[in-house]
Amino acid sequence: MCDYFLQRMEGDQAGGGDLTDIVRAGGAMPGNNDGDGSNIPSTAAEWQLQPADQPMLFPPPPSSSSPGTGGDVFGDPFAGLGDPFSSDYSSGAPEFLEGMPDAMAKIGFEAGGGGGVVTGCGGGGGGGQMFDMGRKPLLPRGMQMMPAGIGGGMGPRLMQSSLSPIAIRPYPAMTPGDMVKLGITAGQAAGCAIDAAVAGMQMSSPRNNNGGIKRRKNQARKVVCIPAPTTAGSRPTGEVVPSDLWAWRKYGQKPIKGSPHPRGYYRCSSSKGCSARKQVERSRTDPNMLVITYTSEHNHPWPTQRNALAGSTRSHHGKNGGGGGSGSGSKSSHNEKQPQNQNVKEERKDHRAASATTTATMTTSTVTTTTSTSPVVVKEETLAGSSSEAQARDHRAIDTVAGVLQQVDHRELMDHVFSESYRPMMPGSGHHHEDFFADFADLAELESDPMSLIFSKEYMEARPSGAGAGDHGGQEKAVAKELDPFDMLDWSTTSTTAGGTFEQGQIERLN
DNA sequence: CGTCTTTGACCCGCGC
DNA sequence: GCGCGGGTCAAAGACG
Repeated sequence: MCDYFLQRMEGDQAGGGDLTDIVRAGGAMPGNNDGDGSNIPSTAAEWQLQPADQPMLFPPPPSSSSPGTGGDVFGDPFAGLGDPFSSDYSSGAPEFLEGMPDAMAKIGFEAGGGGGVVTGCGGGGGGGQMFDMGRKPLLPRGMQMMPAGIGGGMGPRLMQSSLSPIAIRPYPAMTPGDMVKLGITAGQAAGCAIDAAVAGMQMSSPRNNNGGIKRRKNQARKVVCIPAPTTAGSRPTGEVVPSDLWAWRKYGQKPIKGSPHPRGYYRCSSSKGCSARKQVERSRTDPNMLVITYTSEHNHPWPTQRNALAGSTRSHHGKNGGGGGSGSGSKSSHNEKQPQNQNVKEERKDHRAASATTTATMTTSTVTTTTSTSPVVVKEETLAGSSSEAQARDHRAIDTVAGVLQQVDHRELMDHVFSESYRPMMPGSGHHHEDFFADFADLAELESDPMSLIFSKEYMEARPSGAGAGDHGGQEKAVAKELDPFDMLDWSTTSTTAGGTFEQGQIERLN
């Protein structure tokens, strides 16, 4: 069940929708559900807010946004999607998903046989291969990443609620076969939604001017649930925090009462003075899920690669165990905290790939372009009015669906999710673009195999043989061409997205 | 040298 | 007022 769930919860959770809404997906979906697996709205109008029984899917992003002005609060991983609650989804709707599907198609990425779109998960009618080499998206421009086969594939409506009209970014339904193809360990319950709810109700404690901590209960936060890696190839005990374009520095870790897993505290180190923070913890109900809570917002438009990469190489050749001996690590080199350490390091390690991926895909896509099969729950909310009662109710509500969510395990895909979606909106200024491309060049030097920047090892392996998986060295050039952002993306038309417009000339400088 | 993680201590808000 | 729990600070050491 590929489910990307996005929920934006505003105001008092208790007074509004129920957390059950978070997981409502599948089933009655707007748009095409014509059996070919492409359950895609055919027009922007179909992306208007849907009634409660027809959750809106993949709302396109607002036509414009800028960092720190609402579009990128928290460094919102899904900032590009805009406010799901916003009623204005008519503008520029088809643009937001453009790019990656085609890119993946050219790379020969095959994620599954369903639906015909990116993930192809589920898909009521099957429909064969998701991507054909060099083939244009099967779906209307910008819609190719739409949840294929939602409402089919997995059969029953996995999660549904008839409560408030919420915005859900669905995760395309996924068949077991798809999971196999992706090397996914199916059958793992998510259960992170509970934590999301809990985390969302917790308080942040920004310091006030007196040096004390002034907690703001009504501070908006965004909770993201993602699967933690569990399959072979992942660190057996390690956690992986999905990377994003920002650089995060861990500044604290605390055991959380009631949870066997500590919570890590990170602040943005992409820019000095940035108040963006995030908390990462494993779900207490499902250790395979990570709950990431974003608070505050980035006060800078974009983390330069130089900044983001600062210190990031540490993990690459570090000692076995990922720096468990650093600092006071001597006390914890072999204790339970090591995984956390690995987790952090892995995240940093992934910055490059994430950044490069983002670069390649520019601003054209969103989280949905990741073909991710991971269940992701995003909850953005303000915390005013949270009550223990509401918490309890939320727990119950989420409990009902926790067992339904399936977890997939492909961290890199999540990396891509975040690299794609967790990108700050780039103002129209070309300056950022230039930096972007310059940094991309730097990244190209860092990685001998650009493909590895885009797709994880697992996904490379999952690629069809014809795609040249495992072609390294001499194939770099060919691969580079495949990754040619201009080639990968459908730049036949200027893509104007929330992040701005890219002109062809800018792209060509890459070549 | 700059940046990182680790971790104990400190501070604060909240509930009782 | 007190204790609890959570969030942050800052020193120490590691890494490239």
